[in-house]
Amino acid sequence: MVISARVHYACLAMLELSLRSDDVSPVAIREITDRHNIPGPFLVQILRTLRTAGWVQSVRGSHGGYRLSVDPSQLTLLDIIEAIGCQETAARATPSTQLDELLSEQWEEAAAASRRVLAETRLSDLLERCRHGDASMFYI
Amino acid sequence: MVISARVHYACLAMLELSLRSDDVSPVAIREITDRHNIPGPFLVQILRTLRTAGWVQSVRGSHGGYRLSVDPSQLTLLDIIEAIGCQETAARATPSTQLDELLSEQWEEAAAASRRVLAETRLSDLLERCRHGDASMFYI
DNA sequence: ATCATACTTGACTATCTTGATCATGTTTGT
DNA sequence: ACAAACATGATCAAGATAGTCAAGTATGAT
Repeated sequence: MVISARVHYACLAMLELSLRSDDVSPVAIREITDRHNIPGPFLVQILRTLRTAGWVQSVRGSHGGYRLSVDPSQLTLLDIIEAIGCQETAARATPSTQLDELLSEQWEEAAAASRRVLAETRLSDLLERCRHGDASMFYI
Repeated sequence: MVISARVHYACLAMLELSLRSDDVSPVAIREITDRHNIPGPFLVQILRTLRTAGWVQSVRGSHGGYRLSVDPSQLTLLDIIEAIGCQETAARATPSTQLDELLSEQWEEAAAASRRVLAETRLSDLLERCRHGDASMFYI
């Protein structure tokens, strides 16, 4: 599973906006990039995509910024990955041999397995873990 | 899961050599590329890697070619992927925030899930399925 | 010996994706 | 009017991927 920086940043931004969804004023890009070490102009691009997806709203002008516009429990990591749209490599030519086909099916199985994991993790799950101490206790 | 053409070709070559492991004479590159539509010089590169891994032997000169030198039941798709060495993207900087860390853990979970699938599929499994009719019957 | 076949090796190229930047414009609060 | 902050589109550099090429070496057949 190769997760691009773009997707990683997108998730961080969504999580950060979730954390501050009770704030009165919107969150400026600058505040997010400062906290998470994300290159500013890059995050601009990413937020544009997130806005297109309908998950954040922007407020222009002085004291503007971004605000979450969905429920974090309704959004999974897979949703974000798909919205950011990691250029999926063009599908290979129609399998010519049976071995070819069998093999391609295995690649698909493997991909499905990781998608399953990603589809099971909602933003709210991560926020929960973040609040209740370090999650690494579950893995180490 | 993005499987590179290189890995796909490598697996096809290994499978093809497995199918013909009872042949007296080694299998020429040309025979593999013809059957599976693989660009010739590209497969040369790939076979070099497979030889380095110790999974195939080459026979030079006229009537030369390649021969399998491992038991297909001892080799998984993951083995091949790792041998071909899909340039893993350099690890991200040490997670700076807790959210960053939680997120990275999820990417790792997803990757592990697909690796698990790939580590469970041996070359012999695919050969088996190939012999016993179309495998897609298990999925459709 | 010579020739054709087939592997060996290393360098090389084109194209695409990713990560990132920049310039310019627009909106809004004070 | 001015500054803060988002909007948009173009552009760029590095790296990976897919694939090619040329020159060399080993071997069997004639």
